[in-house]
Amino acid sequence: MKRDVFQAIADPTRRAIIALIALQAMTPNAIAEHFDTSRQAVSKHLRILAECEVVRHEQQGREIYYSLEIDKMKEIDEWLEQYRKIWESRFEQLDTLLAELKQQEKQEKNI
Amino acid sequence: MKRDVFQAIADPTRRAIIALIALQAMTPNAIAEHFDTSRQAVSKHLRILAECEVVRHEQQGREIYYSLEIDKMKEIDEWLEQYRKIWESRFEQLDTLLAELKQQEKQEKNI
DNA sequence: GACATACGCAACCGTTTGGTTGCATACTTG
DNA sequence: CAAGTATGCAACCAAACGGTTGCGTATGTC
Repeated sequence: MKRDVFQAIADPTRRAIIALIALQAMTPNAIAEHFDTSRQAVSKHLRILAECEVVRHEQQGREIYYSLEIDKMKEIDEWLEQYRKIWESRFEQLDTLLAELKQQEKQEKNI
Repeated sequence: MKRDVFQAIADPTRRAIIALIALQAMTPNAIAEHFDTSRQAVSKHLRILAECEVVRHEQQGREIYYSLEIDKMKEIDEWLEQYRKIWESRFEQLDTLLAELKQQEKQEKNI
């Protein structure tokens, strides 16, 4: 069962988990306290996130600390790049359009 | 059944559809020709994409042209922003570290 | 008007998902 | 070593997903 980042971020609970551990590593129990679901449900989400390599874990005694693999987020950014190009070019087009309208207005004043 | 952009891009076929219609509007039939699945399956994906407002459609005679709602892609970009901040700050930290190492090396040469 | 084409919708089906409960395992502490 | 704590794993379940087939409907063409 090969999963990817896009499947990892598809679930709102998983996005919340990602946001939680983005700044500091946390244990499953600590994470589960932030949600209404059971610890096992959170554990399952963590397993999926680990499979997608969105999350890294490190054992410390009997606790396991989960932290975000920020590079995986970059993967989404790279995918978005192609669309960023589109909306930026459209913005430029809008910009040119506005400039043209301004120019037109100016000429109309000179009549 | 309320869906969001993240669910829209979770499926690889849907990402492919998005990529296809990003630059020019296309009909369901034309889109389906690019895939191994049936026209109806593509139609279902288009319906989901429309529900998420990732896609816009316009009737022209008996054909319906689907095009990308690029602003929805921006939504992903905005969500990513918080993580971009993290990896950029980490990059800066790495930058400082490298500068320090260089400085150290320089001093060692002066011994 | 008859026929072909483009499309959406509904019903159905096997698989995946997200959740639960129960249990096994490993570390910690008395 | 016994008790308690942190966690993963397996079994189960209802709902959603992604696909198919069949059919209805609207537009275009002869």
